[in-house]
Amino acid sequence: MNSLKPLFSFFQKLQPISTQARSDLIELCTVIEYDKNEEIQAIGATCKTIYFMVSGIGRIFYLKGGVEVTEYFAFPNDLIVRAESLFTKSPSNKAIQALEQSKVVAIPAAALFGLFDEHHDLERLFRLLIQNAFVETLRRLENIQFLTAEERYEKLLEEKPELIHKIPLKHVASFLGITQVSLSRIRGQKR
Amino acid sequence: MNSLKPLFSFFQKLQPISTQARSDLIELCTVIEYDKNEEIQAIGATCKTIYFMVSGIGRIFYLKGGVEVTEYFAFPNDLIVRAESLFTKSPSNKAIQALEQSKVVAIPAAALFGLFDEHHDLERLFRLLIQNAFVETLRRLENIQFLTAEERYEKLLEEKPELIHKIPLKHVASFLGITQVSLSRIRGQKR
DNA sequence: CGAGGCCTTGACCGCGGTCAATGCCCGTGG
DNA sequence: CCACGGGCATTGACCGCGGTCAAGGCCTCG
Repeated sequence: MNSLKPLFSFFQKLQPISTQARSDLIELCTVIEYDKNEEIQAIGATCKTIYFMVSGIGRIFYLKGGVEVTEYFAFPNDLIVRAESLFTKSPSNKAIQALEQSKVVAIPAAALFGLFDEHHDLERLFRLLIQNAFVETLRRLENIQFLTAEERYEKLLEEKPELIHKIPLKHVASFLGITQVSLSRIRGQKR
Repeated sequence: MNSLKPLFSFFQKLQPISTQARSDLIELCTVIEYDKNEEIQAIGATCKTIYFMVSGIGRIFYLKGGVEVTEYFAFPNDLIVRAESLFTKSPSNKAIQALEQSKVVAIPAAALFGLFDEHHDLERLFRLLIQNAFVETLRRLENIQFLTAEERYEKLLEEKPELIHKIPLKHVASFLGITQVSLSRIRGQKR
């Protein structure tokens, strides 16, 4: 499949893998296309699939007292995985959704983990991906814990300005850990 | 060394490793003893060592505007690692400290990563440890973002009651993301 | 016994939350 | 082509959680 190219060259930079590993991995990949706002994974299912964003934007969210809370946004090449479900084999209370018309690579987790026995380099690639996700989560934790809502918004503006323009503000707000209303005020007062 | 026993049987349950891998790993382990309040790693150094708690209690903290913020407590068998420094090879703004008289296993990261080439099972063990740490961090993020200070305290009481009795409340407070003063009020009002 | 660290308590305040009204944009059907 | 309805964003009024500052009690240790 041709849409796999950019993803695999991204992998290659992180951790080169043998051509055999590469083709075994490609075997497992399915490219799926989703419409705007379509659900990729529903709440309640145990996560058994690892996704990568090829094009478009995805998000992971859950319900907290009837209100949607966005936990993560995925841009092209980003891993999308409900880690707490996949790694603990318990049902996830989170859903994955496409925010735009999107292409996504789906890899069945069990089969991928099976490949790790033959292809040491694949396991390493995967370990590095997890490590990066871990580091990013640690950063998010620090920010949420010790910056004000306004500072978090500023930081997001610096680091991912495109995000604010492409994604409905209500999702950005819950990602920042605040309400739509507060975000609107913060944005209002610098104008 | 005999104090390695419980740690290695903990490893064994997570991911069995070959006897060769085991003895190579043991080669790398140094057991170090620290006094109460002694510093294990200072702020500013790039993290090059992976630690495991054998006995006692450790913590990772950093300074935020001159105030200590506790990010993590380590109990026996827990991994202690300043992931954002180790995995990005940049200097850490965090310190590791023993809160009691403690025994710690230190493993030089570069040498350990070197062993991964020969011992696939060791890399897997390590991957699983990272995965678990990742999941725990995700949980912490959710709690901090969407529970009130009081609810977080209740939850901590349920999940790790021993923590509150063994660790100075000022550290518990910053771990919960609140001030000493607020924690004191929360505790006060249920009595 | 005095000094310093830790915890508690009181007074006060501001950030961010809720509720509700209003404005704006866009898709749909008459 | 316009009218209507619904979703999203903004704005105002109000409030409560948790922060800061400061004083006071209680340990422990020299």
